[in-house]
Amino acid sequence: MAIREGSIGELAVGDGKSQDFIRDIVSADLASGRRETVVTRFPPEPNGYLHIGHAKSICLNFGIAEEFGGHCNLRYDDTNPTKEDQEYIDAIERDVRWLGFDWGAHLYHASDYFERLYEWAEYLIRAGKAYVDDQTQEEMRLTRGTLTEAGVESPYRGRSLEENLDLFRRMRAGEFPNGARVLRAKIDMASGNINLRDPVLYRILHAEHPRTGRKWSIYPSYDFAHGQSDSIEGVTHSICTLEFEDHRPLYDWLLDSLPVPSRPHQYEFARLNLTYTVLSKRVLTELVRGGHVRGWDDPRMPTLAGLRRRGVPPAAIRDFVKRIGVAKANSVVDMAMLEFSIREHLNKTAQRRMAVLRPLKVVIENYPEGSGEEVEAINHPENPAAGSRMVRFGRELFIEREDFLENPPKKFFRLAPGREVRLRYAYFITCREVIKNAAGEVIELRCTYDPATRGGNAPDGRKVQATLHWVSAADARPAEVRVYNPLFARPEPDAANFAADLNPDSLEVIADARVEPALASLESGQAVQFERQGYFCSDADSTAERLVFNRTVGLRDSWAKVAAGGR
RNA sequence: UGGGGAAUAGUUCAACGGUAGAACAUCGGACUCUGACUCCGAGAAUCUAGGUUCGAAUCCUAGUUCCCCAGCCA
Repeated sequence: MAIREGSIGELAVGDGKSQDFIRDIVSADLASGRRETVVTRFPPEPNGYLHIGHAKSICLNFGIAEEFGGHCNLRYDDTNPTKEDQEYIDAIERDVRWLGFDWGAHLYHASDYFERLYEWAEYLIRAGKAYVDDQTQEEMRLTRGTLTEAGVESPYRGRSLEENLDLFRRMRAGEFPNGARVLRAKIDMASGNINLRDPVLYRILHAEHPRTGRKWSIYPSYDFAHGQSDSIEGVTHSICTLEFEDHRPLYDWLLDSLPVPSRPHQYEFARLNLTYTVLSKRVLTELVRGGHVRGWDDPRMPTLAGLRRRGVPPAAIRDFVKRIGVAKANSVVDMAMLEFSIREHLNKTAQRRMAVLRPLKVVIENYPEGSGEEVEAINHPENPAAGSRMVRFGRELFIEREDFLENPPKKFFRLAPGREVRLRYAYFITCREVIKNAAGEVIELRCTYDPATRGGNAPDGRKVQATLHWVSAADARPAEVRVYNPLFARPEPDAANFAADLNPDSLEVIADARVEPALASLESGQAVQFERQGYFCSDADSTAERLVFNRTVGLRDSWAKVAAGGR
């Protein structure tokens, strides 16, 4: 990751090229002396798994901190114990680390500040800026007004300081049942901004909190916790998504009303949307709970855990995030952009292997029976240091079923009756005979090879139009290959009715692929390219007896476009 | 006449009063023992209407369209 050079001052003025409006603000704050350091934070609520939308936020917050010489806190916004779980807390840390970021000692929890927040709530009561409201949830909803009509003030709004304090303390003491009362800020029931119509600051929740257990029976709302937590941590730039723009006046009101130790500012950017998937925690949770996918780490999921299991390198995600930029316009990024970043990274790093997904048997009639040999295959075409390996060749082979067509159309270069092609790293072969079963399906090809073309080149200089990958029938290992397609059938699925837009073919399981033996020892998490197919990795389900591979992403396939367009 | 935001190629971003540019996608071509990679090229945009200015994507005025907000979720 590029760390910009020079002092912070130089940086601010120096390279006049801005990257995005938030970095511009940070730069300007530093240049003007309004800020001396930069502290950001990534504040997930541990109520679900992190997804690629979070990656945008993580890269932004950690990235800015790193570039400007500050630091970024990982803070759990754990103010609602009814929705949170230790499983999510663990997953979040794992995923942020995997993405490549480190919060060092700066791991915090909003729940660490419960005592201080409580004191500030009493402070607000004493300042006449908060009151205990006895209205029911329903009454509050009715009296909040509408988008176009002012709300009406609660009959409890005028309570004395003493009564408010007494009631609030008894709320804390657990004297009242859930929902009986809330603490509200006393702001303006006629405000055009509904967040300012006496927002709820504390609610009664008799619930077990993952960190504070049963200690509390009241919990602060997001609004009452977030800005103050930022302030306690000395956060300078509190970067969140667009839907919190309306909350900024409340964020500011609270910080201005309380004796907080520092004054952070909130900035908002547009959250990430991606075609053919959905980045809503609610929908993702339903996908898991409803059994539409195999879990949070299903390789079809846009979660970081899913992307990891699928074989997506974290560096590719970081690169993707850098490419899409940061702005305030709602947008939907083309999945093709993510795939480009993944391929770009994997092309450079993944070693090449041969694997036949849908095998078609080939018998080389003029190849001596019972014998075999080894041919040398290079591991990476652009990196000689990756070396080479020996691959078994023999009389019986498998090639890809789709690499043979009995009646080839004009632009089809691959194997066909009477046609000669190259088997990569091995020999030229010519198809002599097509064998079919009773149903008329091609089940075997009888071919001949030219011994003079060993290694893949003809001494007489003749050319072939295609080079096919292959495996030796005697040596190849059977494997299951899981091919993933978009989770949704439409580029912009309807989140409200996501089930209707699910792609029924999002998972293709190929049960009987054949892979070269070297693949049996592929380490988990290690990316490989199956030549001419795509990038793959070993799945967590893979065992020595039963190999399982995930296709991370296919290679670009211009033939597929020609073939699809031709009919 | 509720409040808050946003509008630039198909998509995502730049351009900060001075030549509208990039990446992805698309379409050509070159190269190739991966129909991959790489390389070269092409088409493609300032929401609308006025105004200010020598000059407007940028400033002003009036519209239009889209997004967010009426949880004791975050």
